[in-house]
Amino acid sequence: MNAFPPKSQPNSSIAVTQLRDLIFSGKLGAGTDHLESELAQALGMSRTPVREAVLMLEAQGLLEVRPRKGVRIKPVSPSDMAEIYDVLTELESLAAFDAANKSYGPADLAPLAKTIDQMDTALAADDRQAWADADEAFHTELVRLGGNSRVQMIAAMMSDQTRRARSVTLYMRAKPSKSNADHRGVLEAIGKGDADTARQIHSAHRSAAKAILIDLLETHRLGVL
Amino acid sequence: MNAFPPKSQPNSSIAVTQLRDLIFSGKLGAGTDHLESELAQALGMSRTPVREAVLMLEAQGLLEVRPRKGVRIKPVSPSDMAEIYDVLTELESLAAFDAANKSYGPADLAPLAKTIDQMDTALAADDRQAWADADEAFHTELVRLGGNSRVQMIAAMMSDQTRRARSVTLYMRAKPSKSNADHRGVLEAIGKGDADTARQIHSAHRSAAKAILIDLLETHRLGVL
DNA sequence: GCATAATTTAATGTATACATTATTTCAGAC
DNA sequence: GTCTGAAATAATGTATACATTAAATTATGC
Repeated sequence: MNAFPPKSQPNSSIAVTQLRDLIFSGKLGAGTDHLESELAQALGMSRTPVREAVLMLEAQGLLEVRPRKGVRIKPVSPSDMAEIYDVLTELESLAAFDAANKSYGPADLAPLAKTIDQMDTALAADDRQAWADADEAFHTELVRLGGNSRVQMIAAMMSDQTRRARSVTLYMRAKPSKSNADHRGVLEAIGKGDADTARQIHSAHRSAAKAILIDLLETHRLGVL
Repeated sequence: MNAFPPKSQPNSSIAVTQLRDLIFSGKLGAGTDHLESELAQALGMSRTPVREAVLMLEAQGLLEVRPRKGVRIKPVSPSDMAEIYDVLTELESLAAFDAANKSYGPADLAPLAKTIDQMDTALAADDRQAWADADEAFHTELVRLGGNSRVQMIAAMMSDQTRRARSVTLYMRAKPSKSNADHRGVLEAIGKGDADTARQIHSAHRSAAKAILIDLLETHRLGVL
């Protein structure tokens, strides 16, 4: 019996994690091609687990395998961003609606409230990365409170696809001060059990975020990220 | 040199198709476990492409691999069905909304109209399978008209997860005559460019379908399908 | 010199042998 | 007789060798 958990992660899982990091950090750039053997060497394992990881990431929409061209890191165009934000708007709004119908008490909603406070703090300190982290935490927690596991999975998948683009645009947009008011509104509506209001505020919030982001991408001619 | 197109599909793709068929037909029953080597032998290929196929199907939520237990065909419980129908309600309603904003002409909407006619015909002939096929065609075409590729992908995935359950309940429910009226309403609203109405009718349509199905599952004590 | 076809090449796709590990079984002591 | 632990077992996880195939290159004919 080991003191430390003896369960060593399979290499294919490690490959998934590492490839995700490489993609999100931009070390594997959007639109770039990479051979399976290169990736395998970079990760210090054979092609087999890398290939399995690649298949999983392809299913999640982060890359695609093209028969003799290598695996291509999928770029995200403004129209892709529009698609993704539309999906997120619908499903997160559903989550807000569902959450409001669950009779959550203040203790249940504390984690959600905390992310809002963190956004305030980050905004005051003008720490954009901390703001973005807290914002993502808000959306993740909201979807969790909705209680629909498929919504959670899909939202995470869509969020992953926008991660690079959000990094790039994070310092380009105006200081995001309105978001917090929206978030508080959603939290309050959920606390009061007002499902329609929660849904409506969140839907408007996401639509606005979409408009800002798309505008930013077009203004700066960011065709693919 | 073959007379038939020499481009033979990769075995892993064939495996995906065949495993899907086996799952949908019930030959691989819900909740049953199967060894990779058994599946490989059944499909007449080695473990490698089968394993790849299994990973893809796991990403699509049709099965799960459990380290030393085999691959398990995922059962779908009533609460799973509720989750799935909620997602479909949101995303298909978005598709109806988007479709209505696209200024489609009668020619563009002809395929959608055709599925409604087919449902009428099937209903008159009391052919439930034909009715179900046309119904699925309606939803698929609606989502296609919405033009959001991610919505299409997710809707197909969710639909696949309900396929077995729909087969089982197809002959249990009352004759589904109201559906066609809803479908016509959606078609008409899209044709008129009335996006809010299209969305609202479709949303109500899906909610009703969900209620009927869940009730059916609970009445007949169908815990998992 | 250009177009066409054959050859080479380099990548993915597949099979198979082997490694790893959780489970099960069996042996032995209390 | 039961509990403990070690060995056997049987499955997935991984590496590697090989097959297949599309693309690139070279050769050859006109």
